[in-house]
Amino acid sequence: MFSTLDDAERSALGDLAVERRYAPGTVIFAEGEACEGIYLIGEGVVKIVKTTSSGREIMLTLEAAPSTVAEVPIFDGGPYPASVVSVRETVAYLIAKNDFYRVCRSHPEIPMKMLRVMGKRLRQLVMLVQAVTFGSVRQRLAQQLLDWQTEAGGVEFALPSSHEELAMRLGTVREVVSRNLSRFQAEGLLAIERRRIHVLDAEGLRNEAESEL
Amino acid sequence: MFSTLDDAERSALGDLAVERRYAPGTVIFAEGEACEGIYLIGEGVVKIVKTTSSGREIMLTLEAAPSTVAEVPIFDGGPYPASVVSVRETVAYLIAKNDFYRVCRSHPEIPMKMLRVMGKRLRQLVMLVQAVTFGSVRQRLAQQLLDWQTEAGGVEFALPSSHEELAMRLGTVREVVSRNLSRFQAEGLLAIERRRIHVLDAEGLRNEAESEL
DNA sequence: ACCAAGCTGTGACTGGGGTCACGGAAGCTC
DNA sequence: GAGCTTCCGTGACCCCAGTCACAGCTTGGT
Repeated sequence: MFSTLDDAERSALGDLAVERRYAPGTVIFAEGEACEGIYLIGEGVVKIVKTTSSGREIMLTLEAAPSTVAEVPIFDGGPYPASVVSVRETVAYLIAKNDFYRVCRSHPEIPMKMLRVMGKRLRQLVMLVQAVTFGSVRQRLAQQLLDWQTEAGGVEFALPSSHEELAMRLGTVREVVSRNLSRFQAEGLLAIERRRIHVLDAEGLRNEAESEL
Repeated sequence: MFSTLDDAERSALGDLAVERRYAPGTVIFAEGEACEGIYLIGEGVVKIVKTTSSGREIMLTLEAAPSTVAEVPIFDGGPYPASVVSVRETVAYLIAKNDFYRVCRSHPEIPMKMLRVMGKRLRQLVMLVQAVTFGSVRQRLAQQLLDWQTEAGGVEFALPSSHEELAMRLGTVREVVSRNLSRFQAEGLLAIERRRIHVLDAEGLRNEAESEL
C-alpha cells in the first residue's frame, strides 16, 4: 500500500509511528490477541498464517515491504484473525488505532487506498479457498512451482525454503510435499538436483495446476 | 452495510441507483465477468459462491438484505472473483463504479464504513480457509447445525435447504452430507424426522465442531 | 575429518471423502 | 391414486493425504 502515499500522507503517518525490529521467525502478533494498531512493514518480509493447536499451519499470504498488516481488525474492532511471523529481518512501524483513524479523516485518500488493498487481499483469499476446497496438494504445489519459476525468470531456480516450510505454505505436511515432488520428477515434469528445480515441462505443470478448477 | 448510512448518504446513493429484481436462483453476476458497479441488496437473500467447471460449489457467504455485494472488484478493478446467486426473490440497486467513487469522495464516511464491512468479510473468509484446510466435513456440518439451532432458538428446527444445497454450502457433495447426518444420528447426537432436526446433545455437537482447531 | 542436527526420501498403514450406482421415499400434478 | 420428479439413504470402490517409522543425505561447526 503505502508506496502509493504522497509525501504529506507519508509524513502524517511517520510522526505517529513507533519503529519495531524483528529477527527472522519472530511472532509479531498472534491470532486472537487484541489489536493494538496497524503495522506498516518498512523492510523485510512477513507471512500471515493460521495455525492449529497441533502445529499444522497454512500461510494466507506472504507480504514483502512495503506493505501493511492488521488492516482487518483495525477496522472491524475484533481481535487479530491470524498470526503474523517475520520471515526475514524486518522493520515495522506500528500506528495506534486512534491515531490511524485520525489520519484517515484528515487524508480521505487513505481509506480509498486501503480499500484497494483489502480488495486484493480478499481476492487472494477467495482463490485460496477455491484451491484448498477443490484442489489437491499436487495442484497447489504445481502452481507454487510455476509461480517461483516465473519469479526467477528462468526454467531453473532454487527452492526458497525447506520442504517443511513449503508444506505449511500449502497447508499440508512435509512428507506429502516430498512425495509429490518425487512424483513430478518421475513423470518427467521437472528435475531436482540438491535443492534446485529444473522445470522440464512447464506446459505439463500448468495442466496439473489448472485441471478441473 | 448501508443500514448505517445517514439520510444524506442514503439519498446521495439512491439518486444513482438502478433497481433490478431477481427470481430465486438467478445468477446476478458470474465469476470472471467485468465489474459493472456495486450492488446494494435492498430485499431478499443472495449467496456468494465459487464453482468448479464440473459443478461443485462452495458458498463463501450468505448475504441477507440490507447488504452489499461486489465490493472487492469495484475497488481493485479486477473482474468479479466469485459469483452471486439470489436465494430468494431479491431486489438490488446497482450503482455504477464511477458514480460510487464520486459519492465516496463527497461522503468520506462511506469508505470508512466500507472498510468495516470488508474487514468482516475478510475475517469470515479466514475462518473458512481454516475450516476447509484443517477441518473435516463432519466438523463443518456440526458447526452449521449448531448455527441453525441457535438461529432457530430451540433444540429443534427444519433443515432450511436440501442436502444438495447444504453440501455445496460446505464445499462437499450430497452423499457425504447424508452419511454424516446419519452418523450423527447413530451416535445419538441428534434425531432426524422428515426434514426436522432435533438436537439431542448440543454439547457433543460442539465438541465435534471444535475439536482440533 | 568427524560428528551432530537438521533435512529429505520412502514404505506401510489408515481414514476421509469423492464417485458410481441403485432403490426407496416424499411431493406434485393431473 | 398413477405416474413424475425430486430428494434421500446406502453399499462398493478408490485415491489422496496424514501419520509413523526409519534410513540416507546435507551442512555446518570445531
